[in-house]
Amino acid sequence: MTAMAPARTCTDLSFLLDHTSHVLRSRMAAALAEIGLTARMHCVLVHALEEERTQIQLAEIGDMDKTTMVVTVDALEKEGLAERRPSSTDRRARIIAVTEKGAEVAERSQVIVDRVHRDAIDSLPDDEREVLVRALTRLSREHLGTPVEAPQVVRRARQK
Amino acid sequence: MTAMAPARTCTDLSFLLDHTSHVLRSRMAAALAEIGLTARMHCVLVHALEEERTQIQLAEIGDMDKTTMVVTVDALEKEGLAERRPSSTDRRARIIAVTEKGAEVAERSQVIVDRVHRDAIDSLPDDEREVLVRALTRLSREHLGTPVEAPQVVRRARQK
DNA sequence: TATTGTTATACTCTATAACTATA
DNA sequence: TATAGTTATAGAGTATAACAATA
Repeated sequence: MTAMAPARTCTDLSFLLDHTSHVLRSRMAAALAEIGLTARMHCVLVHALEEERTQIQLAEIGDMDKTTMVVTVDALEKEGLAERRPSSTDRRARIIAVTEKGAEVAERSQVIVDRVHRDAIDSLPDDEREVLVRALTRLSREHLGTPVEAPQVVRRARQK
Repeated sequence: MTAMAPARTCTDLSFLLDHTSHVLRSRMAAALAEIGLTARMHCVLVHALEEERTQIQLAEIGDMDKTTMVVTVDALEKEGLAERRPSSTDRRARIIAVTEKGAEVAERSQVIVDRVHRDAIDSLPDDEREVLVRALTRLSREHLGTPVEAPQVVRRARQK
């Protein structure tokens, strides 16, 4: 399921945001899948290209857990798009180095991402485009800046 | 994790929609939890109050799977907020009848939902409020109306 | 044969716990 | 002691498969 449907609600902002983000996400996933990437792989590639970054740094940027990062980097390595290299300053850390093939793919994926976003924005009348982006930016920085964290799940120890 | 962070992207609409919807969802969940409801329970209560509806009808309205609906109705029954009643016209179907207590809770939950939405909208400058809602409504009806469906997961048969 | 609702459970996703190597 | 990265897996969420009752 995706979202809560509207009720007597003044404006069902929950529905609007859930629905639009879900559909956009599905479009993005489908578009990136055509060149064999997930949104996360794209995200890591792009930020790893900008400068030398470790897995932890890339995980923070993409708001992923470090264990999710491991899986994402595994996928990138398997496709020959990136490599783990030892950091010259910290022998615990791995720099994610984008390969030549990875750089090419990243360029293509950025075009795809931009197109999917532009198609959505351009579907709106002129006078709504700029304001939509401005309002969402403001919300995401201010009132809807940080999630209320859900109560921690206490988990029992691993077997063996 | 929540969203993909911005890149060189013109405007990272994915990030904006994912982030705002995620944070709003977390706020709504926290607010409704104070009276023991989930967003789904609220959704079912409200739509079951409007008119006589079966589980399937309520599932469609809330965009849930029928098996998710079973769980949601179980929760409502356990709390004494709703009851399953046989339909007078179709002996396979169950009408979800909201109890008196359920109606009271629904009234309170609707106040909560409206407040959470209003707080978000009111955090914006006057000139952005209306346009934001209009643009999101347009997107959710038109360009971002229907998700690209993901490839079906083929599952093996149940054991035994 | 098709549909409503139910149970059982397969699968995906995410993140905790525990561990190794290093700081 | 604390941190980067890894592995194993627990747990939540969701939806498919199968089934009983009924249309």
